[in-house]
Amino acid sequence: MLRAPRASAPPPLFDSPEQEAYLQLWRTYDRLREIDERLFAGHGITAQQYNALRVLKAARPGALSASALGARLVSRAADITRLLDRLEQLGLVQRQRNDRNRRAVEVSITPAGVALVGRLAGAVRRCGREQLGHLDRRSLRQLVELLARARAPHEAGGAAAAWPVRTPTPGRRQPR
Amino acid sequence: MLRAPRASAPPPLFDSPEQEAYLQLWRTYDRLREIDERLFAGHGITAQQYNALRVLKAARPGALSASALGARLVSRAADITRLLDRLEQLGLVQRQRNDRNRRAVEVSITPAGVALVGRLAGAVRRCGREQLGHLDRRSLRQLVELLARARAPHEAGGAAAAWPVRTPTPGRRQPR
DNA sequence: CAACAATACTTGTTCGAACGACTTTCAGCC
DNA sequence: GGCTGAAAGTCGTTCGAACAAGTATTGTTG
Repeated sequence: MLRAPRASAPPPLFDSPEQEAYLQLWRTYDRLREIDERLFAGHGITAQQYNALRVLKAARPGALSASALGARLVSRAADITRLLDRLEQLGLVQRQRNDRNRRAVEVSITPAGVALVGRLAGAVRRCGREQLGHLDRRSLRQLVELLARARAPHEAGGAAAAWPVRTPTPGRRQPR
Repeated sequence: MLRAPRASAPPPLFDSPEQEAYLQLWRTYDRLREIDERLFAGHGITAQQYNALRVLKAARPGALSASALGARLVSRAADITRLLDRLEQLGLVQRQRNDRNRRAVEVSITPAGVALVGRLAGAVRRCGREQLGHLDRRSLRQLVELLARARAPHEAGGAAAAWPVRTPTPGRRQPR
């Protein structure tokens, strides 16, 4: 028992280091999520919906097809249709069939949507500080880097095309 | 522009370092979750349900009150009642009213539940390796440590009584 | 160019999460 | 010892997530 680092090691609570890390990740996400879901709930939307609005706002004045939007969301959203249904009913986004490809639906944020995101901006920033403001920049960067490495093999298309997907600069690519 | 670390910094995708860290956390959780939810779905349960079974198995041969179980789950579960309903219907746990406190319900895992957890043990370990096996031990520990610091202020009762709650060793405390 | 396959959504349905209202039971207090 | 308030679960209901099946449109190919 060399140098006995601590008085009696605790019994193993986790089956493996990998499982421990995953459960800690889950737990941490759960605790932090509670904070910002509370914020958004106060404004009648969910974190995922806010996220969609954020992406659409960044795409302004362009629009995104539903599937392109889905690919840019933080959390994989099967069922973007319904997510858009709700945002549309709230008047925050609008849908329009693409005339060159009538299967596709072009989604864009409405002025009301932009206004909502704007109204929330301050609260969102405060929320972030409440969630993680106690960590210094270096720790934050370290955390981000470790997280990116953790999920790299699980991003579609391998580590290269890792999320976040960068908006393909609508207009720079030749329009086919 | 001192030493220009990289060719042209990308435009700011996040509002703040805190938000970036949180979104990366969310994303990483989402990617990893998909893997183990797939595993559990193949056996007719959810990750949260498996978690409850794991906790109950660790409490054997004792039982836990529903709320005590809830406090030990990774993800805060409002509505443990229904979670237990489902596990009970599957024959994996059993409920019994506590006679000394007839408000409380004592929950324990059944042999079938123990058997299921046992049957899943290998797959769960493999799952963990698939999720995070590409990280070396040092990175894993670093990640765990950062995550713990990240959520410490958000654990009920402050950083001291941080999750994971240790089973209070049923029997050591004097029985009131 | 007709047939078949792939794309891009939409719809149906089932399930779990979340929030609140509602019992039952206990604990403390005049 | 009845009252009040808290504790511990249960139940109702609404909402979003997940999966599967269906529809419309387009691309492809013999």
